[in-house]
Amino acid sequence: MKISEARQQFISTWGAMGTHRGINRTMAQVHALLMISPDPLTQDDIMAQLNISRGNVNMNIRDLIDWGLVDRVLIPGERKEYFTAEKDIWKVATQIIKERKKRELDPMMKLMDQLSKVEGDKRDKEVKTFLDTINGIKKFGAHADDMLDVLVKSDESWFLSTALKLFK
Amino acid sequence: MKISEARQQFISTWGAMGTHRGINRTMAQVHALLMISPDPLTQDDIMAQLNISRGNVNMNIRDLIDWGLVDRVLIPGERKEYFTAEKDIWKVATQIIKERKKRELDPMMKLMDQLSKVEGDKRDKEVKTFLDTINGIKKFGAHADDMLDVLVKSDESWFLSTALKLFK
DNA sequence: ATTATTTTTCAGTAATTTTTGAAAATTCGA
DNA sequence: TCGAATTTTCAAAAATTACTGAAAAATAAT
Repeated sequence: MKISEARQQFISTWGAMGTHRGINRTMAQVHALLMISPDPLTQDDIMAQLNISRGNVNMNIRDLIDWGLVDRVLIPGERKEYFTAEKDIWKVATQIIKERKKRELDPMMKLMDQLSKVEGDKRDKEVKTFLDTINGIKKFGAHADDMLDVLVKSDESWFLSTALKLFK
Repeated sequence: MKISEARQQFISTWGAMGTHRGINRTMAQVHALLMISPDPLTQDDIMAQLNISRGNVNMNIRDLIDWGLVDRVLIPGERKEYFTAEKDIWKVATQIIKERKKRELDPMMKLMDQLSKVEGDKRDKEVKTFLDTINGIKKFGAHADDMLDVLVKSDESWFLSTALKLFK
């Protein structure tokens, strides 16, 4: 397989994967393109390579920057802005996890705290089932938090990496 | 907060959360409703409680069954089918993880294996960057696999749960 | 201060995804 | 076997989400 074909395939698959995970196709593709680009790219480069409009590139780049996955790069003597993506996939993953935790897990847990204060008789099975579910989610959330920390740290830890395999 | 309001809130939030994770709103809502329902429900119950059409309920229930999150329940002497969801959130989480691994991670890793066979000179920086990214993802995939196994097993392991906190 | 370049915004349009509802198929009891 | 109850399908409609492109805003050189 030729490099140009392989790159195209990667971008397209990474984009499709994104849609399964609640990320829009173009954003994932821009990210993919930057991950496999040796040098920073301009908005025009991205427009050309992915065949999308200027506005589209601009909006998705901004979102990627908000997610902490892409950085602006200033090249001395150049008027245009350049963009680059973190290429260490571990850092990419941990960054995504941190953001998802902040944007999704934390607010969800806050809601669970509220909902667990629901009034009503626990002998009412509707109330009991509700509380059991809510409290289960709260416990899970706390544990997931621990797991995420481990994942974030585990690329630095050979020991943990090996230890994990023991539990397989 | 009253139980009816709390239930409504839970369903609605679980649905919104679903959309952030690539799951359609209604599917997540049906799942939420079943998780907090003490007894199995019929399609008509779900239609009524969520105010959605019969076809919609039917399709989403089928998807939930495919994901292994909802089961058909036969009630002796009853003509209609009843549905119920696993209420142990750990089992829900591990089931989702298993499915996502099967549907997303495994095919992705297979593709990476293919792409890592790209032809070209590694001294070409375009080729080098591409291969570095692909190989990074392969390594990550293997590690993630281990992590997922740990998560799947960790609810049975007090020891691990405690050990995880050490890495915080 | 003026002008050329580049970035950002956003209303309108396009594409995609989800939902409906009625018809077809299936199931089960009599 | 027939008919009522129930489930499933799917074409059309609705809703949502994403994209375009041109105008406005911002930036920086002269």
